[in-house]
Amino acid sequence: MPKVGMQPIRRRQLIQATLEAIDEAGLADATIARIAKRAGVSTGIISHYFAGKDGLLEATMRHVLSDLGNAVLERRAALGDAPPEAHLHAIIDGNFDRSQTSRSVMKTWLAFWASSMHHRPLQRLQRVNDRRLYSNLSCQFRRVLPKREARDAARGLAALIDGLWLRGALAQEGLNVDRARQLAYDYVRVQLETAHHSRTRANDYA
Amino acid sequence: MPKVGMQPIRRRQLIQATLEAIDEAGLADATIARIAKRAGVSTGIISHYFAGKDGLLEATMRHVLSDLGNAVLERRAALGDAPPEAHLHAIIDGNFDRSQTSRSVMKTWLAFWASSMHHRPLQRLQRVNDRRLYSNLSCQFRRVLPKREARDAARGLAALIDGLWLRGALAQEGLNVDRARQLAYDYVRVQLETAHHSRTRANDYA
DNA sequence: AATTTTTTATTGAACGGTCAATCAACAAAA
DNA sequence: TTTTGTTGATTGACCGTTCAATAAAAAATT
Repeated sequence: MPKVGMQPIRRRQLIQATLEAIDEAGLADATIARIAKRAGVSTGIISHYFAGKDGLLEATMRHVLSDLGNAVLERRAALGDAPPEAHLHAIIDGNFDRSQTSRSVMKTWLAFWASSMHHRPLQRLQRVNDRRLYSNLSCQFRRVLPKREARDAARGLAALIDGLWLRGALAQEGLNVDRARQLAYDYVRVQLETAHHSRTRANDYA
Repeated sequence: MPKVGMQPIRRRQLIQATLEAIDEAGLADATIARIAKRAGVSTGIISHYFAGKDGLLEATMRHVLSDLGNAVLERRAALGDAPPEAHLHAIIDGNFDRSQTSRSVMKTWLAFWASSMHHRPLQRLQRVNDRRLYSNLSCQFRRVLPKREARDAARGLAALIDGLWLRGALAQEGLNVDRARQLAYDYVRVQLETAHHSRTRANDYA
């Protein structure tokens, strides 16, 4: 069985097994024995490819984070300089992409959030992600709103997205993706309408 | 030192020490040794008053949850049959009460959220709380909005509150309570304005 | 082509450490 | 004397890591 070039294969297997183990038993009981068993390998392999359990957990978070980044980027790539609304919808859709709304990934995110409070490497990853979402949203709102309003709109939408996501993860019935996206769209629409009213009113005064 | 009637005193001490321990080291490293040390008692006391660590954690969550319930109830008690907007503001204010926005409590909430995914007793508590928030919001919106719109407004506001809260817990700079409340107020205003527009438009058609 | 050697992949038992729970013993108040 | 409160060493279970041993493929050598 042993061949050359196993590293990328085993890494993928183990990350996938980690997601499944966290889904099954939670981060606290996602022992390396459980993860290794799920991946069909021995416990030693984990230290061999990830230099310990922490390395595997960090790699798992990086993987999920990378999927999220790609989900957003793919949707925005085709848009070019489309209106802000289109970009905002793309960001929303990316955040509710299939890769981010499976049971195992949502549970893993939640576990990592809690864990990142006391684990520096995870904290760094999580904050980069948070800022990226806020920054992307803020940028788009800025194209039609004054600085202050754009920042508040971005803060609100970021919180709404994370909140919908959180409640979806916790809810018995899971996350209703279509409904969540619609609520986020509505928030965007209202914020942009506000911008339009301001401009209309400004014109009235002119 | 040993006297009679120590139970309520020790229970309060230990719950407080648990919050501090979770703030300090996270739920994973909030060992009974650490908690006991913080409370200035021996480890045996925990099993004596809470029948084990799980009992203490559940009691801690109940305590935080009870504080939240009281924070909301106190604010709403004085309102009577005030307009929906006042009640909605009271619910928002209660959720951002001082008892819920300290570092230790926010960290504890986050840890319990993650933990409740795999721990039935905590799951039950968390779901009761989630439903109560949604139900309270839905009820108030229903006074001025049709069923469907009221439910969506409640879902959106609940998510926004939890999201603001979550991002506040994760952010380096902590939660800006005033700003969070303002964003939630804005959401309420928009939802209620929508209702007003509908009625206005309906009158126009009449 | 047949062989030895080296490299890469993998195993799983053994080890050191940590944790929650237990309980015999003790102390002070009732 | 009985009850209530408290201690902390002990125990048993479990976890992550390590590492000597093994096996197969690749490379080097004959």
